[in-house]
Amino acid sequence: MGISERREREKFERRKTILKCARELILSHGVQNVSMEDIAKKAELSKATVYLYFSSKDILLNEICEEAAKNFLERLEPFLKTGIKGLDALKLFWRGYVEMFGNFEEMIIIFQVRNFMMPGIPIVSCEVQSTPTFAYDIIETLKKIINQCKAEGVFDPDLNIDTATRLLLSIFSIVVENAARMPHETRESAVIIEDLQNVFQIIIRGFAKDDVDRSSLNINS
Amino acid sequence: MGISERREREKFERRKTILKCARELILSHGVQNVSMEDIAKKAELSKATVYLYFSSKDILLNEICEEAAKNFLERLEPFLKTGIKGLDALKLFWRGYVEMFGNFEEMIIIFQVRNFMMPGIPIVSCEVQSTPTFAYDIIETLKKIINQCKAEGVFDPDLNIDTATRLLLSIFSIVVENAARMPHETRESAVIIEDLQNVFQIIIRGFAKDDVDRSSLNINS
Amino acid sequence: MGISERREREKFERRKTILKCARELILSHGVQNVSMEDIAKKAELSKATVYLYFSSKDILLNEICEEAAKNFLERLEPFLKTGIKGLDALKLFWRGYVEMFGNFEEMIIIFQVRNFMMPGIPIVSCEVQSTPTFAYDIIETLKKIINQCKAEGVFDPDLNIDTATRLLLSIFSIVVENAARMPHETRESAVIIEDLQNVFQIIIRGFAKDDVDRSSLNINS
Amino acid sequence: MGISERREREKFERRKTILKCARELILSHGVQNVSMEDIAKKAELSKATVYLYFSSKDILLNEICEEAAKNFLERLEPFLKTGIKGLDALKLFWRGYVEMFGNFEEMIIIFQVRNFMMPGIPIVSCEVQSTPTFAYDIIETLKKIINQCKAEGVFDPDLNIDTATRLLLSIFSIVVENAARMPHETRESAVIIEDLQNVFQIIIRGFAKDDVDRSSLNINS
DNA sequence: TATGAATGAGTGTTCATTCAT
DNA sequence: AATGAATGAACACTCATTCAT
Repeated sequence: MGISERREREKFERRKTILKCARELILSHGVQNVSMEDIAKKAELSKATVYLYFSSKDILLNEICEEAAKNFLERLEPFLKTGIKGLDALKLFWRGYVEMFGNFEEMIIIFQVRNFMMPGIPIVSCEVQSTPTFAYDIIETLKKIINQCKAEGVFDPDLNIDTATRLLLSIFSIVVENAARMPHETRESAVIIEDLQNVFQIIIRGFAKDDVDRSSLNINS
Repeated sequence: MGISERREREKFERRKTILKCARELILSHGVQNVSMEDIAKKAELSKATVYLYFSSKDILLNEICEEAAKNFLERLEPFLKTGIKGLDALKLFWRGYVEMFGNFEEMIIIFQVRNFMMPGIPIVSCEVQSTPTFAYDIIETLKKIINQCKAEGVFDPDLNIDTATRLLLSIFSIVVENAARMPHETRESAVIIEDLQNVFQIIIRGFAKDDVDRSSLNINS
Repeated sequence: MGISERREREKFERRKTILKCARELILSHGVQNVSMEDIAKKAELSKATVYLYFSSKDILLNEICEEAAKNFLERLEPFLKTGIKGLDALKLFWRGYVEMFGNFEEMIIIFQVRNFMMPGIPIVSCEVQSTPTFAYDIIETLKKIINQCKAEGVFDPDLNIDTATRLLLSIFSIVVENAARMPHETRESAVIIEDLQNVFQIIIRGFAKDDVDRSSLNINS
Repeated sequence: MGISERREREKFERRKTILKCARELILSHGVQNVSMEDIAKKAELSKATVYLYFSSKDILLNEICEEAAKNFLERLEPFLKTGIKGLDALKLFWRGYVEMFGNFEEMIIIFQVRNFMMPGIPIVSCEVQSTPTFAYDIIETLKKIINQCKAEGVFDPDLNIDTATRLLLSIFSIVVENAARMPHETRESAVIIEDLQNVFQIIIRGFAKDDVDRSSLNINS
């Protein structure tokens, strides 16, 4: 069983390798320019071998997205469960971007790939998503956080939660796509990060209740 | 010379026809799904003739963007020159989307095509754009307006203009790309427009000076 | 217009060339072993060029069949219109195979390609064919001839026409497929032709009315 | 040695399992749509293991044919040895199809697979088969039966035995291929069976001696 | 000037076969 | 003996671009 275990592990590793290579190619060249051939070559495998692990390109891309969304939420959840305030949760959500390089990439992956795969469907649809996809949990989590902020009297009680969620996620998306357009090395430059923080700050203020103390909205505290 | 003049005019007309056809196809099918073949067919020309006017697909797409940006600004400018207030100018800028179908389309073109063509370059770069492109003038105009809002005491004096411009334009972009993903007919539905207004309202509040009267920020007045 | 005429003709010629090359490859290697690449290579064209003339492999194959069926019937029809006896018409039908090299190949094409394209549908279905295909006219013609033989008192009045048609056409088919399996050169050997005649003779006898004079059924007269 | 015996037996069993699985897949999906992968999966073995027992797909398919032919003849032989009349033997031969589901399948296997494997070689060649294959014995048996019919004065003394054999086997083949093209469930429908009988009846009449009493040729007695 | 015709370089996908363990 | 893993060679099909006329 030691052998079969190792086999299992190796197989798992190879899956991961393929996913990783695909991710990297997507991150550095953009989804549109990545072919199965490219992925195989980068993973030092034949195309047929890649198909052994992922029965179609769509399935591979989907898996990359699912994984990215899962990772993102998994890193976020422990914090959310400690009874923190809504605004702090939102900061964490956002800082998933700003501070953790990994999560930043997760989001590039999520949005870029999704937009590539389903060009006919907006990321954050006006209607309720019928088929829960990888993006679904992220949306739900974000909604909860925003709702909490409202309940805690920090956000405008008239704030439409759906609109707010869409807006925030859209900004995430565009920020991420912009970042994805930069040369790979400069993505984490201080300028970008400062910029991101400014953006986040502005949105928070836009969401805020009229009479809330502005200093309490400061995300750098 | 009358002949050569007519020739010149005809040539110009054909250029315009091609651009128009390309635009329409992009608007109804999405950039990704439009081939040179399609454009030529729609323009009732041969592919080779299209190449006579545009030496590559990239150049054609680029021209479409330039033109869209020019149109957008041309419609905006007359209003800006009448000495209106910054906030109203901003509303106009935004409402270019919401109210004028034409401009809405301009923006779909601008952002969709641009993102398709240059996935490696962010729409609104942090650094100053070295080569002034079609987006450049739009950015400059927007900057001026935001600056004016600051000068008039409506926006936070600490507001980083570059950040604000980028943010606003990014939202424009994502909003537009989402709209472009919807079926052509439903793009101007009331739901979308209401949503757009909510989003705009939130951003304006986010930009606002601390003590400014909230009702004065209302974009529906 | 001389130019455009020539162009039209050239285009038509190229179409014909492709069809001819495809036909030859099918005849010498079997449908299963002929790829678009092969056809293109044989026609000294690129694959893309072949797709310029035939938008899919299915369409190309279908056209080959249609053409073959049309050719077959066109050669047959003049004879049928001269008021010949049913049995003589049947002989002609059959001899389309035996005597005219061209028609022999037509039939190889018809049956081989058809079986390849629609492996789920028997050539001669029990039910009435709903969508009239290239084979349809051949079947109808054959039915008429057999019916005439019955009316002329040569064939058994109890003979089920559908069964008879199916049988005859099936034999055609298998004979043809067998021939297609032989080396290209030996297809028209005397042995084969004699064999074909024997087969035909046997079937005719099988169809015959009980008391009809056997010598009148002789197909070699 | 008990062990090695058991090993031998197990090996034999596995061979049989593979062949059985392949057969079933061919019968229900058609040869063209059955891959080594499918066979291995159905046999609950790995592809590599299948290759251990059959060094190539061709060899596996060939063995399936050989086995089918053997089975067919084995079921037929006991009847042939009881001194029955030639015509009855022929009926049995044919009814192997019509009445015994098993044999019907054997023939589907034999002809379908064979035609798939050797599209370049006719089932019933004009020349004597140099390498005696699985079809060889069937042909020989059929020849004997037809010869007996001639000897018994039922068939035309001028009937060319080779031709007759070829014809009969060809009809078998096409009938079978047509049946194989139908949905698995409807293969034994009354319509088909009646049709088969009609066909057989016609051929028998075609083979018959001129003056033989027609009622004696009736296959339904 | 205008174009019909041609194509090279891809794209995702499949499958019989091999090989190290 | 058994197998998981790997692959080369194909396949149908697409599209931006070029070129002779």
